Amino acid sequence: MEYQTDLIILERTELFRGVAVQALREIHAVSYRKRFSAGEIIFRQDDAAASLYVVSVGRLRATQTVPDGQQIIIRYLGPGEVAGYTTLSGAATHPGSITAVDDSYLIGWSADTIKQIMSEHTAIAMNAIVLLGARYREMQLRLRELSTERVEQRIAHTILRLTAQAGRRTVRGVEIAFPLTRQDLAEMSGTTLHTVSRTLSAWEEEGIVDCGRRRVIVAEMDALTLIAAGTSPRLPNRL
Amino acid sequence: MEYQTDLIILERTELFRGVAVQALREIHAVSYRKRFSAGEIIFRQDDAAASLYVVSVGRLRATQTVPDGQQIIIRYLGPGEVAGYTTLSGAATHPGSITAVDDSYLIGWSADTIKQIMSEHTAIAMNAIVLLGARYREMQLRLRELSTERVEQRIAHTILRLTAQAGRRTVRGVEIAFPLTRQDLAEMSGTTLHTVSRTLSAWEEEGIVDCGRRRVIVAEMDALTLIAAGTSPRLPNRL
DNA sequence: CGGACTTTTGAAGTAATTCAAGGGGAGTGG
DNA sequence: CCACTCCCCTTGAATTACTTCAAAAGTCCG
Repeated sequence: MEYQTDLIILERTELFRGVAVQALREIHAVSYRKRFSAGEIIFRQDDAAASLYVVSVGRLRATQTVPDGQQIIIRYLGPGEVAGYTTLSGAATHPGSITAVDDSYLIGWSADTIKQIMSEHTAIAMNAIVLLGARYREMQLRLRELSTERVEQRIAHTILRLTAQAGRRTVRGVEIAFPLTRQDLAEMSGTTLHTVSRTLSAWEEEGIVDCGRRRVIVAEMDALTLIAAGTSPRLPNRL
Repeated sequence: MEYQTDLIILERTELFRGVAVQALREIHAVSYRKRFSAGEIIFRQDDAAASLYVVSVGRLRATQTVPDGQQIIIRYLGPGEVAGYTTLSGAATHPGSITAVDDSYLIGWSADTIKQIMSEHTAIAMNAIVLLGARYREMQLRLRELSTERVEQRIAHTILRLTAQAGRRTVRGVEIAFPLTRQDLAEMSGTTLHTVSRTLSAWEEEGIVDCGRRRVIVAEMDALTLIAAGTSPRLPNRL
């Protein structure tokens, strides 16, 4: 029944949502499947944009690297999300790299195929517009956060976003469902791993979070939301 | 001949590029024209996204404001660019405000009309995808700059981007073709007007720029490019 | 020529980085 | 099962790039 489940998965992705089953069958027929183990690279920054994937199972990380070795995390991608939007929007090369952070199972199309599909199915083009609009807005938000907020707030926002995107209820609180180092959080919040570590330690002290090696559990969502909003009473130099 | 020129203008916009003349005529027929004087507000943050404009003449500024009054500039929009992409991509409200910084002449459509147009003309939907992709990439770039670069570099990048977008050759160098305060540059670079002022003064000292009230002229593009790249020898505490 | 914006510049303050060093945890291989 | 090693994380202390505070000087416009 792999065929059936693939169709169901496609129907639930942000790109193929609402597309007629008949069309999905055609689209599925010209797709290919690919597995990546945790740590494997899907696209490398500046490579030609020759294909597009949707995540079926797993988790990917989109990053950008600067010549001097610094890196920022653009976003994480979970099931149903599109990896390689550049292939849709025409730019010749990938603006960043995409790596698997968990073992992942992707469904892919070549650049030509996906363009062909889009021009034949208006609904898919519309979905692409919605999807790109949402990402653009997400970036505007992050840019604003980075410009106007202090680190503690930014880290709080980053973690809240991650719980919204990949949160898993547990007895101790909401856990971010994939491995995540302090360095990763730093690269998402625009700070250093040291500052992230100090901040998490302070929060742990207050019982707001409960973290371990490559793991973050938010115990007190409300408290974290307050910190993110900047309304939390800031202890002078709490770090 | 206003009708003819409007068609030519539409044909040159990022959204209607490459669309058949017949279709452009229809699109033009359902559009409306609107003038805004410098300082007037086109969209207000959180207003319902009920229309979309393309800039025919003039210059707009897209901003986001935070409750405490701080503001950041998302981008400037010049002739041919789309204001109100949100209306395309389905979100209910505008994520930021758009203001005219010069007297401007816009061509507009209602949300329903533009969606109708898009679904009838695949080429336009494709243009929208290209346009949103480009903006998304621009935002990724700025996010990276803001995370990894120091202020001087960021200000340099901001000014370079502005000259690329709205630069005008003059005898003294490349001038940014619209009024721009130190505060504006600060809101684009993620810093304060004080730091921008100090930085510009230092550059003026070195003959790299030539600025005045609400005006910036880049005399030495190469020098500025070097600073932006971070390869320029940083005088310790040049500010 | 008054008044509202801009811009400049000095001095003080500070949030966060950088530097430095050590302490776990988890897997591996003997 | 223990030792070894590679990461990852933590925490103190020093430093600094930038902001904040403060005040004054231009500059444009009616």
